[in-house]
Amino acid sequence: MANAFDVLEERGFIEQTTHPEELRELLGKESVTFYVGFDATAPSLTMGHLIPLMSMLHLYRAGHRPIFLLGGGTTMIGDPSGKSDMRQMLTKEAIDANVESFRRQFSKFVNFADGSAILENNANWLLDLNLMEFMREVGRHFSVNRMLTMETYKARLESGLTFLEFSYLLTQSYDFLELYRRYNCRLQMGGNDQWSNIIGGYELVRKVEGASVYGLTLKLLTTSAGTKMGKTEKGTVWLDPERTSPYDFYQYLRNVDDADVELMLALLTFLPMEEVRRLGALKDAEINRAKEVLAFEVTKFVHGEEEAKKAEATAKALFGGPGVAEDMPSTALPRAVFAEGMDILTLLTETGLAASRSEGRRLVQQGGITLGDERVTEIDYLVTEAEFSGGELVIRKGKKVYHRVVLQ
RNA sequence: GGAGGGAUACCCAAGUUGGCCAAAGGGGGCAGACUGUAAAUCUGUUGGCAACGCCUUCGAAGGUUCGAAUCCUUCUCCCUCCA
Repeated sequence: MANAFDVLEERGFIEQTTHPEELRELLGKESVTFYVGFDATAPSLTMGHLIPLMSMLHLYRAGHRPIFLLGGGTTMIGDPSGKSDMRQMLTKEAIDANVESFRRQFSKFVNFADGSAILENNANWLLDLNLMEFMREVGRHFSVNRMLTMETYKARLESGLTFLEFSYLLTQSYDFLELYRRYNCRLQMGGNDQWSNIIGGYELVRKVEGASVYGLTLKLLTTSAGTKMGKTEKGTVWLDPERTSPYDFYQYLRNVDDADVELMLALLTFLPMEEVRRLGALKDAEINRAKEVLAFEVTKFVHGEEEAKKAEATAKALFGGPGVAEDMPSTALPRAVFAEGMDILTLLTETGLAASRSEGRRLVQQGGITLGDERVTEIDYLVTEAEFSGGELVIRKGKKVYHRVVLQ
């Protein structure tokens, strides 16, 4: 079997590591326990979380033992990395709820029952720490002088940094120490923005325990343009189907930049690299084929094969020609209201395609709304029952947003 | 505790001799054209509504005024320096 380190490297996961040679050797000769921490700042995992998840699964498949560390404790502080402002403090209740939903979501991908993978929560050891003991054991190993030179803090020195956030590094570093002691955890992985936090833990374990542990950072899911992927402005792409429907999830991937397809196939699917490279090499319109594979594979992984097929069928029906597909967002409205006719603006707000009547008005005026095959040009256009076929009517907003109105 | 500076729309950021401010500019978003459901580019748009007008908005609450993002008072939060 290929060395797991090589697998991660070939697929483009690795950004930086401490002692790459040693780590590779270690992963090649024994089963290693490793961990990735997840801050519980949101109520659902996002597409961005797939990178660490996939990297963990690659190692898992190679026989190593992953620890999914939920940040029930560290989230009480909030990681200042990459943040220009103070993080909003979450209530204990909110954090617990987030941790719980992460737990459920991870359980869909990994079986924690047989001990081959571990789900932990750092609230278990951070919440009851004694400050003085903690400072004497952990605090003394951290040089403030050095911390102040770290990118994370340097940026914040301008805008303000409280001790609360400054201390984040210590708590995350302590996690590594705790996991080393409890599970003989030897490796911490995380997004590249976690480099300084990871180094913090790595140095702490080496100093306190004199043990050889390692750190590795993963590529962040960004577009070639540099913006964070899976966290669109419009809203985050969530793994929770209630927040981002499987269809929207599929579409997000279906529409990635040409330049990003190959990398995303490598990072987000288990397809063999030969296949990834073949698909990534497709040119011009052909590369759409690669995007279809990407969208299907990842949707299947996250939402299951059935949902992936539905999303794919819906997309093909919509973009391949006229057609109404099952798996399209829809709104049911009573048949009676269309006897008199419903004005287009009301219909747009009812279906959620427009947040307000003003927005709907703009959409219509700019030619962005299509009913069936007819573009709507009048803002006071009345939609009547006659326009429905088979009790259904498809409204299209722009080129890609479809919504189905069903009479009931 | 003392002195000073700041808080503007999704984000950044103008505006503070009171009216011409629903509030410049940039980013982002949305829509149109072009395309391959891509990128880049160009154009329009981006508080709400019964819409050539009306209503709500410039940290919060009051006040002055015919009229306030702009002036006054109190409060909240943030930053810098001092202790």
